[in-house]
Amino acid sequence: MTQAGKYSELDYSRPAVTVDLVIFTLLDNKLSLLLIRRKAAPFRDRWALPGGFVRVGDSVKDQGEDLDQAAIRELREETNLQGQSLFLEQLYTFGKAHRDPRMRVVTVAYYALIRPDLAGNVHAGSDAADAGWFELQKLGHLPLAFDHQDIVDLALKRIRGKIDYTPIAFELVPETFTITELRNAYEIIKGQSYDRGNFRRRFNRMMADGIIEDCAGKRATASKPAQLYRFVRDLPR
Amino acid sequence: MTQAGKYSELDYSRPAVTVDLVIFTLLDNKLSLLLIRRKAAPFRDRWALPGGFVRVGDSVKDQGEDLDQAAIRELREETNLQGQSLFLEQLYTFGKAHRDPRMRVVTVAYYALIRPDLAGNVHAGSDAADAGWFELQKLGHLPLAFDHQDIVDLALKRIRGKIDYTPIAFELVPETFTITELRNAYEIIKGQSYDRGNFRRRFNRMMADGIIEDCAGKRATASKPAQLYRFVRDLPR
DNA sequence: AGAATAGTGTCTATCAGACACTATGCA
DNA sequence: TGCATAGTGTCTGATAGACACTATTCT
Repeated sequence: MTQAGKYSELDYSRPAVTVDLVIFTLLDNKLSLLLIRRKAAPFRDRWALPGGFVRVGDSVKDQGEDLDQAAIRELREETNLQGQSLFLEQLYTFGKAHRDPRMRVVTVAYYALIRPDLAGNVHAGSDAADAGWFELQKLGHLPLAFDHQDIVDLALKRIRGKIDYTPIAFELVPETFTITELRNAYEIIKGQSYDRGNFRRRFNRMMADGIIEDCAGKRATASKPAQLYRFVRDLPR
Repeated sequence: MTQAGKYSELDYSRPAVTVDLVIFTLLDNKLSLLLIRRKAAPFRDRWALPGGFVRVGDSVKDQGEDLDQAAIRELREETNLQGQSLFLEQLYTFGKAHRDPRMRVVTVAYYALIRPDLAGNVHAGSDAADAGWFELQKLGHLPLAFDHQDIVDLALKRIRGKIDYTPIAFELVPETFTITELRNAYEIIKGQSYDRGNFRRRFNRMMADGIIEDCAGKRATASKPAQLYRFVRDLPR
């Protein structure tokens, strides 16, 4: 049987489709993610990834919302961030049978990166008993609902890989940042330390490429103030 | 509304969920992919990616097959390869509203790589009017059904990226291969040429790492025969 | 012998890792 | 003045690109 075949809408039972979000931020120089506490069975009172059903229209004319729309809707709801442009990408689709004991649920997982200066707006959603940021390091002792630990593991693997060849680190520092702040973001995500001098060289190459530009002002520190820079989002082609 | 919320199975209408496959092989030194011709509307007689519905059980005890199972089932059906171990990975999930005019369909796309010596077993599936390999280069003039061109584009982008840091090229050469054959695979996928000498160095490093091992026998060519090698699948850790 | 392909060696530019050194502002 | 952090310079090893050269087999 292939998709090319004839089928009616009733020939096959359908799975429920949800989106789940792995929302990262840097809190107190720790990689953290947003979890909500479940109010209902199964896994009642367990911590889980925020997410929800994809809205599917019930007619040919209205087929509902796109997957990406569903994800960003959930993201804005959970983080209480409405206007800002947010970093959100599809991660992977988890669809093993029995991953939800009640019924067949296929979930399209997304991951998001929230700048630390915006992470303060989290509120418990209407269906969540509670919500909050959790350090990834301390998650080991906290059993998550469903297969959400697998989703978190994959998301971490993804951003660790992607940070080497895409500019996602800029999504985890303020609008204007110092070299040290950016290096901290790299170190936290990768879980390793980078030589200050060598990182500076890398930074300078990015400036030469136009990815980063100088910025008026300095960041006050305990000693010598540091130059501020800005990420150039719209690179001229 | 979040997943943590209370919901009954009937509260929400559900999308149909399918898997679609981008099946690559090397044919006559050209990157090719498997397409089937649709027998039914919509897009009747158009070429499309092979795929099909995910089997979803209708009870709590039987929730049906895993997504990956559905994908490999389709792959084996379409390629007529039953025993062999095949390379298959999830690509991306396409779920825009109205991507199928009849109803809401979310498709989980996978991509597969078939060794050229196994590519001959393709047969037209029961629901397909026809099936065959198409050179990717010549696809430009062939309009595909649904959003399948987007899926193909993304799959190509994925393997082009992945070939640089994973050993997927070995999935597109015979069990034993020469350096030149492997280099050809790289060149075809990346769409660029590699210096013979430099590629050999890279090859030698892979041998030093134990990824590739020497193999008895030579491949006859128009002139000097070439050494054969084998990909070491199970690297000792 | 000549063609064709396999196989080797070398020079250079780039970049990362390691590490030492200088400069500047704050307490 | 001393400390902490910003900022700079240098050496080395690994790797990629360009390219020249040698070796072997077939016709």
